[in-house]
Amino acid sequence: MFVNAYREGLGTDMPEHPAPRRRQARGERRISQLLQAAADVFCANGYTATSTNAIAREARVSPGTLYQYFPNKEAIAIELGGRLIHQMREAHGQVFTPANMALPLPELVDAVLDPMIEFNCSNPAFLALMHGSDVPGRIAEEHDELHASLLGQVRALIGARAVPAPSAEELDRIADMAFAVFKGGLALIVAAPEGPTRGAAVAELKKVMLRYLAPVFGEPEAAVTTTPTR
Amino acid sequence: MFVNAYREGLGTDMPEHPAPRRRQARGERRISQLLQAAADVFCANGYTATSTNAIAREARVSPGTLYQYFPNKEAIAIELGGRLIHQMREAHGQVFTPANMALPLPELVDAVLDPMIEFNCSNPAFLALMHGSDVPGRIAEEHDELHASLLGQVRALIGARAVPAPSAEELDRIADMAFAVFKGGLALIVAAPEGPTRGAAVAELKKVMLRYLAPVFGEPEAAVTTTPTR
DNA sequence: GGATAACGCGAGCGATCACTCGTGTTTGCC
DNA sequence: GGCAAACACGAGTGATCGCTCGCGTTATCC
Repeated sequence: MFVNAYREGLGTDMPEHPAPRRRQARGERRISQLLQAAADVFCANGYTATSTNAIAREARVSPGTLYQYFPNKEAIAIELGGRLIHQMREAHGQVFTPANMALPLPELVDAVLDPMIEFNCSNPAFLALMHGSDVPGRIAEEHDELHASLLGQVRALIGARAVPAPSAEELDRIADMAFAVFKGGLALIVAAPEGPTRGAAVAELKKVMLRYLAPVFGEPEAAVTTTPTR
Repeated sequence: MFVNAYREGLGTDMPEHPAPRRRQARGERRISQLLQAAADVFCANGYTATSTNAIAREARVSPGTLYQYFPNKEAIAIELGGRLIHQMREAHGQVFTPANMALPLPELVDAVLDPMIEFNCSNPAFLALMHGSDVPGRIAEEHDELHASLLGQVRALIGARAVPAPSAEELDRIADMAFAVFKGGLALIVAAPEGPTRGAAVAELKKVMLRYLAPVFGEPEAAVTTTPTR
């Protein structure tokens, strides 16, 4: 979670506690400030096209200061990506609870989609950083893990509720497609301006998910009825 | 369509025919070869992270040769993007025909989706080039035009067939969401390995579209029935 | 208040990249 | 065959970028 990669101890001594680098409160603030700036610039220009000097400039800080907290450009993206992934894990950890798993389908869709949408709307850098083809490999790995974890939970949820129970291959296909379709709709939602437009897009995406999953869940009637706006 | 941006005539004379640059067959072949190489490398590394020397190397050609046909790196991406967009326009021009517009919903989904999927599977550089946040602005503009054009045809199609007729805002929302959901599913399909896996993903995406659009088209029964695999 | 170390700076260094240029080779045309 | 022009080359050039280093400032601990 912290910037542990930056240890100045290149020596062979201190094998146990590797120079614990007491960080002052000011330093922690600078790190957050730099990561926020990096998120903005990465989001606007992508990883490769972003220069470290541009990040420092955005954070109103000199390049030297930036490199006091991060050993290189990649470490900035890794730390930022790590924090975002951690937040995402925390958010979705509270989603797949036994109580939610038993909800009727429309409420279940609300319970699963809303936190994800909320997170991605408040953290646009997440999609920008995870989706680029030029991000450092480490981020791609962590993102793959997160993706697999989310997919597993979706698969478990659908597998537990689907009527009749699908085969393993069918279950994989359904979970993969549900997730992919959600990501497509999410991109539209994030791109929409905040306000009623975005709210309408959210409701529309939920219609898609509901109509797709209702037959899977053995609730064909839900495919036609419209979700009452809460 | 051709590499028109590359005109060596910086002089003030020849206002009409600006140095027509007779190109030999060999040159045309080189251009295609360079664009193919650029497509591969852009696809693998993204636009910014790709060096012109890497494109030349991929095409088994010296950097100087590359710059005989393209004035700069951006022009390579623009020409490649332009050709892909042109192909895409040709493909979808044959999709929204009056005959197809009258098809029953399942066949309509087949007729619209299949060419798009086919094109994107054979030209993975298209998505890579259009979707990146670091592509030159010119490409983004052309892509926006194409996107708006496609969206307009989808909107017209849904507007003509929807029962009961939706309001203008509803129609916009439905067309936007249908397109966004399709793009999400398309990403899954392109990422899937060729063969039965991909075919199953295509069938699954069609289920999503069918179940979403059936109520819009006033065919609620189609939401439940599975599409027979052809 | 003094010692120590974290913090902050910005000019500058080496590497890399987009791009050029001088020269030699191949092709099309008479 | 001979000439002009298109084609091909690859070492080299200026600019940019990631990153460093030396030095001055601020916070913490006794």
